[in-house]
Parts: sequence; C-alpha cells; structure tokens
Amino acid sequence: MASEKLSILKKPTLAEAAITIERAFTQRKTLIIAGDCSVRYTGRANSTLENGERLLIIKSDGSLLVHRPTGYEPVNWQPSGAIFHVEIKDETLMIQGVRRKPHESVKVMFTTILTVNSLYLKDSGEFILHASEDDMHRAILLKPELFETGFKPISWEKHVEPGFVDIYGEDKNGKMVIIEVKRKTATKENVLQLAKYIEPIKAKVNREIRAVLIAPALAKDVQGLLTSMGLEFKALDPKDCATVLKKSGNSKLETFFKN
Amino acid sequence: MASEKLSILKKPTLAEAAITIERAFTQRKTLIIAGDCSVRYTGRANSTLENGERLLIIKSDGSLLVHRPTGYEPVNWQPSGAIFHVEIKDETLMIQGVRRKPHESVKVMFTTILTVNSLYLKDSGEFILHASEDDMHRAILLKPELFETGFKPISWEKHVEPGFVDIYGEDKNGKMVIIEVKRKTATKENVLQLAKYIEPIKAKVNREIRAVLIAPALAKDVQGLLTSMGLEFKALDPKDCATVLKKSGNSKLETFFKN
DNA sequence: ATATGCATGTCGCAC
DNA sequence: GTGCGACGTGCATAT
Repeated sequence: MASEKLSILKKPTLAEAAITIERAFTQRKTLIIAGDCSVRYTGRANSTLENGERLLIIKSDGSLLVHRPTGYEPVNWQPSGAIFHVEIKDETLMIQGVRRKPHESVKVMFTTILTVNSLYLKDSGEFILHASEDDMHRAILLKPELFETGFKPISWEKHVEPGFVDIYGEDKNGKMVIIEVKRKTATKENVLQLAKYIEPIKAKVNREIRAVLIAPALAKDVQGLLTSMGLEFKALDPKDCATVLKKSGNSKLETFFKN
Repeated sequence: MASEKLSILKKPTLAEAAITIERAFTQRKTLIIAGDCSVRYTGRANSTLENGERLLIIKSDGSLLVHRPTGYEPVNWQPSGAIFHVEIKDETLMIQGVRRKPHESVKVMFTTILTVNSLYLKDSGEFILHASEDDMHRAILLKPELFETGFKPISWEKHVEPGFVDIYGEDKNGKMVIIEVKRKTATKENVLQLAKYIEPIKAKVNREIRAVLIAPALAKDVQGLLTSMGLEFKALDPKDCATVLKKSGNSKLETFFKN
C-alpha cells in the first residue's frame, strides 16, 4: 500500500492531498494535481497568475509544469532539477519548486483540489527523430549529388572564426564550396550568418569561394539579398534526406566518417 | 452523470477508456491518460517512440502533449487546433491527433491504461509577466538615465534595413545613439547583429554614430569583438527595469508614446 | 497568409 | 562551467 504503483485521490481535503504529495516526492513518483490555484514565479523574470483551475505536473527528476485548460505551452514551469516543498497554511496547500543556477522559484497555491494522481511510470522506450538538420548534413555527405554532381565534401562542422561551417568541399572544377544547411525556409538572418562566415575565410585563403545555402525553401524577400552578396541557394527537403539515409543505412556513412 | 465535472477511471479496460475519452472530446473536457504506449509522429519531421509508460494530455482546444516520466519538454506534441480520432484495434487503443497547416499527425497507441482523468477546468485568472525585453525598452524610454545621463530617446522599434533598431536617440552632445537591448547575457551573435544594423545607417546619414548594446551582461569572449567594432556596452538588469516601471506606473509612459 | 524576432525559451555538445 | 546553435521550437506582431 505504501508503495502502490498508482494512487488516486478524488476531491481530497488539502490535508489528505498533502500526505499523498509528500509520499510521491519521497517515492520519486510522477504527480498530477488538478485544482483551483494561483501561481507566482520569481527568477529570470517575475510572473503572477490569479486563481483558476489548472493542472500541476511534477516529475521525479524535479521538473514542474502548470498547464491551463488551453494552450500547448505551460503557463508556468520549472526545468528538471528543482527541489520541492509542501505546506498547508491558511486553508491553502502550497507547493514550491526551487532551482539554483539560475535561482528561481515557482509557488503553486491550491485552494481546492479536484484530483491527485501519484503514479510510478517505467519508460525505457527509444525515441528516434528523423529529418533533422543533422540528417541533412549526413545525407549530403553520403550522397553529395544531392547538392550538385561532382561535389566532393572534405569536412563538416568545421570551426572557422567567427563560427562553424556546416559542410565544406570542392565542386567538380576544384573550386572551394562552403555550405550552410537549414531544415526550414531560410531567412534573412541565415543569409547574413552565411555571409559573415565566408568573409574571414575569403580573407584568409586567397581563392575564389562558392557559398551555398541549402534549405527546403528561401524566404520571399531574401532572394535579392542573397544574390547581391554573391551567395547561392539550393533547394533540399529534410524528409528526402531522411529517405536517403534510410535507404543506405549507416554503414557507408561511418566509413566516410572514419577517413 | 453524463456531464460530471470530474470522472476518473482506474485501470480500465481499453473499451471502458475509449468511452470516457470519446465523451471527453464531445464535452470539451481536459483529458489525462496514463499508460503504456508507443507514439508515432509524421509531419515537419518523423519520429518513433517505442513502448513505455507515459502521460498523454489532451486539451479542449486541440492541443496534445505526451510526457515521459522525466524532462521538462514533451517528447511528442501537437499545438492547439488538432482534431482527434479514437479507435480500438488489435488490443490497442489508438488516439490520433491531426492538424493542418502544417499537416502533421501524432498517433498514440496504448496497450495498457493505468488511469483516465476527464475533467472540466474553469480558468479565467489573469497572467502577468514582468521583466521582458519590452519592459526594458519601456523603462529606458521612461527613464533614459538608465542608459546615460543626458540621453534623449527619439524613437523605438524603428524599421531600418536590414531590420529594426530597438531604440534610437541623441546623447547629451547631440550625437546619434543606436541601442540594441537584450534581456539575457549578450552573445557574439548579438554584437554582429548590431554591427550589421549600423553599417547601412552610417552609410545613409553622414554623421558619427554611437552603437550601444544594453544587456544584463556580456559573454566572456565578446568584449574584444565589441570594442574592435567600435560598439559600446552598458549593463542593465531586466528586473531593475521592471521595478522602474512598477514605481512610475504606465501613465507617464503613455504620455511619451503619444508625442 | 508570410516574415520577423522574443522567450523564465530548453537542450545538447564542444571547449 | 560557459558558449553556441538547433528545435517538429511556439508565439505575437506587423506587413
């Protein structure tokens, strides 16, 4: 009973709730509390949230979420690493999560509690995401003609002041190519970023350089800026890159990485 | 009974769960489901999550969250606006949330369900956040000596190619001042951004210009870059700005905005 | 509708 | 620890 996998309270008193909550903390369970509360945050900024019915979720790693009945994002939160404290005072159940570095605190004050769910969740399932920017890098390294026939990648994620270059190599004429990859429609910012990367390289190596932005699309008004700065654009869909990787597996890629 | 504010199932069968879930959708309630599931996402990218015990939250506005037992962020999600579909097949309860624009889908397949909470949440409490970057703008406009005695702001959020300038004005000697405000430690990126902005302005107006970065702090290695580009830095804490605004209220600020 | 920039962004990775 | 950039970023705002 003390260590049941699952305990649920329906409309408990604050005192009853407090006991289950405390126990959940010591047993490192996941807590879900629904009820009428106000919230106060102090830390990197300050915020107040007046009374209303919300969901409070506290995980065993010390992360905290306050969710209103609408919206994808939590209205208040604490990333993992917080330490919690519970107390009842003046007909109010207060749960406080405190975190250092940065120092910040979320206080949730409940006046009424609808439910408390305390449960032990076991989860070791693997999560895999495809079609990231990194997948695009790998796909281009694996199959350089995704960019251009004759392109030979030489290096990737290369550190050059003032930052990193995603991929660089040589085209079929031996001209140096610098590639910046984006998984979303490329913006003005991205163009400026690429421009600022190539400037010092141009200054250093005394060769002609092609600077290429690879992305699924280009923002509408950016085309002009791009060409005026002497940069190139090549359309490429991250999903297509994921497909390429899927087809050829990782073995060939590892060979590439080794040399 | 049909429209109870709060219904909770403990270790229901999939069929029992499905009924409560369907009802929650039609009644626009908030759903919390805990159980063993796998998840599949298709849309801007693709992802798979193998079996494990998680929390699924579905709100009445069509937002969806899948939370693992650790971590602040949901492992899978759907922003508000999704439409849901429930079905049981092959000993599996599948909940699918589909959204258009962009077209994407999250499928959660439950093999076991620990709990279902279906609840109606009423929340009209006001949320107020202090110490945003916008608060910093307003504080400087209201009390220019936060930057420098004798500074006279002229405009803010002014559009100048290739972007916006946060605040501009004149110092006590009548020299033009361009200010970029950041609420966090300023990075190399921020410095370069400011540099990019002032170049075209310098070219246009044929006057000397002071370019100032205002932020709570400066990243370690950036000081050199900053001075080498002829930019200035002024430390300012967003929290202090919030205090300034709190003290003087908004009336004076509105007067400023009017003129 | 698209573009642009902030966020208590969070998170992971390199130095 | 700090710096730096990606993220299925989400979100509001201005055009």
